[in-house]
Amino acid sequence: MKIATWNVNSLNVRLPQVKGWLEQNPVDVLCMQELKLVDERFPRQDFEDLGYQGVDSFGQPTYNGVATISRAAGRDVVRNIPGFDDAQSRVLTLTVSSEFGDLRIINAYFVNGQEPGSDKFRYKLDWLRHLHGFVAGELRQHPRLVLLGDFNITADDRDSWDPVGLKGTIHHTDEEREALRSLLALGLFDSFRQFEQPEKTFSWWDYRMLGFQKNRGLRIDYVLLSDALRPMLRACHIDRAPRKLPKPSDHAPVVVTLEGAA
DNA sequence: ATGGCATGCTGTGCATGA
Repeated sequence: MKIATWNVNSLNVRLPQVKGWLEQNPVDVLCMQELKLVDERFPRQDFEDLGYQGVDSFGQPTYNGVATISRAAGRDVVRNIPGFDDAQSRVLTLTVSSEFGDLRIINAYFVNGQEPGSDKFRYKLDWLRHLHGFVAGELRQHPRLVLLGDFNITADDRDSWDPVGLKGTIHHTDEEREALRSLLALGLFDSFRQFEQPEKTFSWWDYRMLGFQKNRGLRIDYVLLSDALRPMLRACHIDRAPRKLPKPSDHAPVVVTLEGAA
């Protein structure tokens, strides 16, 4: 079973690339972020035609928006974080069936935060606190859980092209990293780091300054798995190929492979 | 030191991203 996350930076613009990628990479579940699309305009039929009967989107105009597509319909869908009043569409949670039982999948577009000390940064930390509470509750009910998406946080210095120059700037602050550590402390682990990975492997590159060509990037897209899924994890990799296409998303997809008995 | 690029909107520059 393969599960992927990809910040597509406008599904309107990127739909042909997403479809092309799915044809080459027929994953079982694809979680997308930054749709920049309302649900009424979600291209459901395009995904159904590719064999995805489960199509759940949680969009809004212009900004944010997340969607999860899967082979069979998702169940017990939750939009955003219950009890946290939020005008922005950032979290979509649902259950899918798998060969090792039900999987709870939390697809999240974490707040960017813009700049430490700003209102947006305070919103980011507040949002992270509430996400922590939500994930804790979900884990109690669903031992097999996946938390994935665009985290907008570098977990540590290995995840940044310039950890010294960017120390303390957005995506690199102690507060953000502490919030990520506290999510992991709930009983999750970073699937990417379970395998030997080339140094300077990133999932996002700035459109400006030839960021991709110079590999000036960040690893900010993650697939976290609950401890119960550790025996099933076979691979995790970041697919840079779509970033090389004309008019790419600034993010690359992250793919995990799970196998094995229940 | 700065801006650099991309997207959406009812716009014709601005807000946002990371």
